[in-house]
Amino acid sequence: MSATMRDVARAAGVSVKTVSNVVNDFPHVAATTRSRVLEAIEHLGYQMNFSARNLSLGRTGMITLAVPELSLPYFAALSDEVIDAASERGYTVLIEQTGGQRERELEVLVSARRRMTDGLIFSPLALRGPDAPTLEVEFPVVLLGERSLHSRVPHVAMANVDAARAVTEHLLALGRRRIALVGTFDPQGAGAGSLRTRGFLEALTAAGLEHPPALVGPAEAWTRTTGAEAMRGLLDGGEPFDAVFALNDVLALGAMRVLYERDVVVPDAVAVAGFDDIEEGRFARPSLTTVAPGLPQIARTAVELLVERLTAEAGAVDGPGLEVVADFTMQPRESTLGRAPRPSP
Amino acid sequence: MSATMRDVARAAGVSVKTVSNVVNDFPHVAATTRSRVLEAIEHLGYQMNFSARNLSLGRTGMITLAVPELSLPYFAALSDEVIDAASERGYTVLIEQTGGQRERELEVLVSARRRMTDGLIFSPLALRGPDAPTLEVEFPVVLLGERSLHSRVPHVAMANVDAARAVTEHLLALGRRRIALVGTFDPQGAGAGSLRTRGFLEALTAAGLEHPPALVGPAEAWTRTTGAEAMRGLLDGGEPFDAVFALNDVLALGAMRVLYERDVVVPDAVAVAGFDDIEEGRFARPSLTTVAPGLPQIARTAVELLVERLTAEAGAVDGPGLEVVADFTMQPRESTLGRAPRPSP
DNA sequence: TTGTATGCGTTATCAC
DNA sequence: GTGATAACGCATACAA
Repeated sequence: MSATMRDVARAAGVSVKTVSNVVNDFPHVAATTRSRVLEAIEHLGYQMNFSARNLSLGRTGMITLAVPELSLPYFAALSDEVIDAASERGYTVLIEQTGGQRERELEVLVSARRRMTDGLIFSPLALRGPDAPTLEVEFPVVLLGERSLHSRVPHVAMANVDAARAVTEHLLALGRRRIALVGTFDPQGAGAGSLRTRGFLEALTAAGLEHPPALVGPAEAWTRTTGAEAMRGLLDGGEPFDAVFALNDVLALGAMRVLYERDVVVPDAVAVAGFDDIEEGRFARPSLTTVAPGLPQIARTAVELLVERLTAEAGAVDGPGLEVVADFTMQPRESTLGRAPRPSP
Repeated sequence: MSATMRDVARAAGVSVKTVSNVVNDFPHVAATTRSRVLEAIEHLGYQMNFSARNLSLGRTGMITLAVPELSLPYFAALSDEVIDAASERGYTVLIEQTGGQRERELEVLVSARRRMTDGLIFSPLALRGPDAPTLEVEFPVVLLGERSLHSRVPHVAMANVDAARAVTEHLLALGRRRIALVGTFDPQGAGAGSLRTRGFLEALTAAGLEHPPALVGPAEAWTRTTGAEAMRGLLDGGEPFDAVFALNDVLALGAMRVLYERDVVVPDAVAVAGFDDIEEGRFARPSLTTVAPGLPQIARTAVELLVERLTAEAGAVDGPGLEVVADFTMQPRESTLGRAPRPSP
């Protein structure tokens, strides 16, 4: 089929080793030899066989990124950043979608597909504490998420609690006192939702407020659609509220849509805040107050940590449960502040 | 390191070939032998080495999907669908981002990374007619886009012209007569933008209308930000218009945001329509009228065509420039129809 | 600086 | 049904 190194070697009148040296930019190759080889490569249209190289090297130069779903803007943006960061370091990214289902998340760790890559950046959604041992695999893994899940796997976390508290404090500072929560209410859990809920409750408590159970709009999956459903439930429930904290931006956008449909003015009647700072929120009407969890930092750090482990001497000991927490930034916008005053005509 | 087939063979007291047979579910293996091998596999925690298998098989079971950018909702949704469709057929997808830059699009065709996969699904943005020969590569390619670009490469296209005409007719049917275009105005070109522009102009011509050059809001890249800029330009230009056709949804959403900021009511003063039917548009305020290009069909067809070529007998002749055009569906919503009447309280 | 020989782990061929 | 053995194409000691 396609030309091999041997063909090139033959054509250039050198050995395979020399061709290999040229292809891999080894320093000690005579200029004339090099050019002769390059010429043969050009002439034959030689392309390296990566399967052979990978087999010989014992590595593939690929890493897996496992996310719930690419259609969710946050994970699309995450993938974008991870791909670029990995590319800069010479790695190629293979994306696996889990749908946020526990079964498929567990599957990622043992799947045939996973074995085609050198390591894994994993953003689990449904995995719980008891699943932690499953993460103790023999290939390098970097987790995106909370320490609680995994004892010894390095991970890059958001400041979920602090950021959620900041958002809630922002709502409180605006005088809102009855803040509904949109998303799963589970302050005891280990996932991002639970942590954000804890930050939310902490802020309320610090302000001397209680959170009425009726002010929860539950949403199993975090999508615009479930956010909308949750908001319908809240409005139909009759328990009054003057603000909404949605556990992420798409939930918030779904909720805002329903508020619009029900003629509830944002932020006058109800202020809305989300979490993630997806670009969509900046263009929403009203633009969405949210908190930026430091996505670029998260993506780059995750890639760095993984590559570090991939290139580490085989004997290198795993650092004990390294944790990196990204910096967050509040992004107050119209959905809580109201519309900027227009210059009068 | 990890156990190999030979280790398993030794442990089970059989030959490597037998292990291979078991692993690959070959029919002619004695039940007792099979279970013995499986036990050894379990015991040793054997995992197949894919680089070795790929080398031996001469294929990798991976395909490349090259898109401009995952952060753009349309391409995120496309990737989502392609990954799932490929997965169903036993293929893994490796995503390449081109940024819509010609350089990087050309690079995709020859990059080292590409050589790790068996084929390519390519959604080019900047490639032009003269680049067509570059697409004549020796590995299977399926293009997402227009025939014009490529003479002989199979491709899956949208009904860009027809769909754009339908959207424009929708605006005309609502009585709009001065329709601004947001996006690149280039009716002569070969890309999706040009085709949509042609459909747009066709509808206008059929209605006996001309399109004033001033009613173009140019946007090189198709993003919310450039859509917003384009709309600012249109409004500042002073040429009055009562509708906007944006060449895609994110452009439309960016434009709608600026209309809001400038107190131009949609659709009362200006109706807005887009193209792509991204989910975001359904939740926008007002919800965005658009046209659905048949994304699932496009993704599945592309994967099917590629897999077909990958599995075809080596001798099989390439069908001459096969073209599949997906079905489109108008999605009229609030941004042109106005808000559905609310039941009075 | 360059060549030779061997191994990487799997599949395929063909006997048995 | 199962086993020995030769590819697959490249990298890499080690030798020259």
